Amino acid sequence: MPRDSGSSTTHHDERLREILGHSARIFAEKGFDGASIREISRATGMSLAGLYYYFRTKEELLCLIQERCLATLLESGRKIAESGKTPREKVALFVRNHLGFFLHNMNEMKVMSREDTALTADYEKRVLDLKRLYLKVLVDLVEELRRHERAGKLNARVAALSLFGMMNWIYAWYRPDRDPSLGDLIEQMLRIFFFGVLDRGAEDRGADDCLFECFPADRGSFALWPGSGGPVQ
Amino acid sequence: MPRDSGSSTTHHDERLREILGHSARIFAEKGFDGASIREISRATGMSLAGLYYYFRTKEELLCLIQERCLATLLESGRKIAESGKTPREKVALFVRNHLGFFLHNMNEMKVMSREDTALTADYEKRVLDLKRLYLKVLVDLVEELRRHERAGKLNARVAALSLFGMMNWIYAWYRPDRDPSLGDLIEQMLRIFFFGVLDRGAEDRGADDCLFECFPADRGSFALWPGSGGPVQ
DNA sequence: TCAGGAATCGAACGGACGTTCCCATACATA
DNA sequence: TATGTATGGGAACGTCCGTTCGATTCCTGA
Repeated sequence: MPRDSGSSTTHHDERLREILGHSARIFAEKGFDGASIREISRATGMSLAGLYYYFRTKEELLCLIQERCLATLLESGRKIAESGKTPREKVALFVRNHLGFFLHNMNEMKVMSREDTALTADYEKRVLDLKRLYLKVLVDLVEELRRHERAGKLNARVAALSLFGMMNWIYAWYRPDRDPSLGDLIEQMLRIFFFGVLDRGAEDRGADDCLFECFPADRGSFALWPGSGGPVQ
Repeated sequence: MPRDSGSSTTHHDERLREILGHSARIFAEKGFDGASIREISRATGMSLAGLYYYFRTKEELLCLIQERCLATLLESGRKIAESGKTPREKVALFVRNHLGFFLHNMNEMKVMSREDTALTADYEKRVLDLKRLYLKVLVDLVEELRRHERAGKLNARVAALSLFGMMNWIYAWYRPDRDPSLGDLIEQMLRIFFFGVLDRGAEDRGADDCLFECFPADRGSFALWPGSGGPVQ
């Protein structure tokens, strides 16, 4: 039986990270219900019973994946919110951080975006609370932006959720070989969210100029999320 | 054995519509793999074998739901594209039509948004082709908009998919009791997409004025999709 | 009235699933 | 070298799943 928290759990922690990585990839490919523990067993090279040493149920496995992402996102989001920057800069940093994390942890974020009804009872509550807190960070930032920029009739909740929609939808279409690079993608979405597609000034300015004020010297200084890419590395 | 297409198939067609409606609701609630034919049997009051008179496999059932939505959307989208209106008006009409359809057929559209990997082989191709065609309609409209408005560096594909993201994400958060009405929601998303959240002019204009040019006299004239709400009525 | 297809049903089949029981090994500490 | 705990595996259990088979009922048209 796994212990709650111990001294030198490096082996245990690393093994769990591997399992979560493979699981996220398989959940992303086939969906939570479509994926089987036997598939994860095959991918990790572990036996069925061996896997269950690291989690109690399949549902807890999904919960762990989502909790880890949300905890990282929430922490970096809060750091951005508490920074002394202007509202416009803070929103831009939030977007940069969220999209950067998303594109570097596509499997996990795809799972988080899609499997919003797979969890039940306590697991559901744990993840939902984190989601609500993370949403609140952005809603508050947008509300702050609205006051600061005197953007009158803006509904902060609708604006924040529209922005999340733009960003969280990319798992359904983004292909690195045909779409713009991560940096360009972030810039374009920011431009749409701030100025809209009818922004005529866009062609008169340089590539990054119109948003440069949002990323002064420390582009990505809040991108504190762990490097990823594959489940095992 | 069901016939391909006959003369007076009203009973058959209506029964199938009922089944598709209940199935869409259950797929939306539990996901395609999480839902069972037995649940659909319970909801429709039909036996397992009785259901299979109307479709060959569970996968075909999902395919039918998605195809019907996409066919409707594609047809109305093309009518909008072929209308003689300005690019800005056409994009606004497209958004109004898509969001209106989405909010009136939330179950079906939620299923379509989430279950993008559940179909295989031929079923996958049929739905994917429709999706590509529908996407192309909006991409072309945005490209037309870009040229017409001289909105320089805009990437039409990214802009169109960002807009789809905004719209298709609403199934994850929209609650009629706490969020703006359908009309207000459409207006706000249109405002964000066209002018961005930093649009300072918003407070100086009336509620609908800034977008009024997009909906001259015939608001919703292209909303030709069938009324819905519940699966049976 | 009755033939024949349309529509529906009860019951079952084979398989995949999540999970668990019980046992084997690895390894740190005394 | 003994011992207890961490780590893993083989094999099975009970359940639910998608699907099908054979038979039955409904309904229209002659």
